[in-house]
Amino acid sequence: MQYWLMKSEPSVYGIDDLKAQPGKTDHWDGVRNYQARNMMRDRMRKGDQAFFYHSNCEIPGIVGIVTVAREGYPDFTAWDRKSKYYDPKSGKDDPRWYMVDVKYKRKLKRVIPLAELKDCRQLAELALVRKGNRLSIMPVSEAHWKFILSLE
DNA sequence: GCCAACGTTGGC
DNA sequence: GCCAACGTTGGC
Repeated sequence: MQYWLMKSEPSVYGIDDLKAQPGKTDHWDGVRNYQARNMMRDRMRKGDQAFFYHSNCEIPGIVGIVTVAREGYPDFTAWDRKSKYYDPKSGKDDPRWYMVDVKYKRKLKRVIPLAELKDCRQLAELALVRKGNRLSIMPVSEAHWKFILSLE
């Protein structure tokens, strides 16, 4: 089993939006970065757990936990002309973008802010706090996962 | 709103 | 294949 971190802007789609979905499950659409796509398409497995991270907001940080409910499949918003994620280069027979489904598990007891994560020497190697990392989906080691939960 | 750090595009 | 120009991310 693998652990992940998935970023989203709460003004666009926050953890409460996921929680409000039927079955508390939703597809994770709109990822338009090849590295992140590859992880969803090739490496995320059903049952994997991921931190839900709020970016581009007042207090960026980890807010909750989700589980992977469905493994990688084509991101259909790339085929929808009306979607802001529409990509004419993604064909029906050769989809360029992929997504997974995630299910809400729980919120953390408190938001763990990015600023706090940056201050932990135990997390120095965590991709999230490394300079210039803009990946919207990244792996988290088991040791980092457990440490972050210990901050809760 | 600013801007650093990336990623992508496209001319050559 | 190089690389300049451009677009995006996301913290601050």
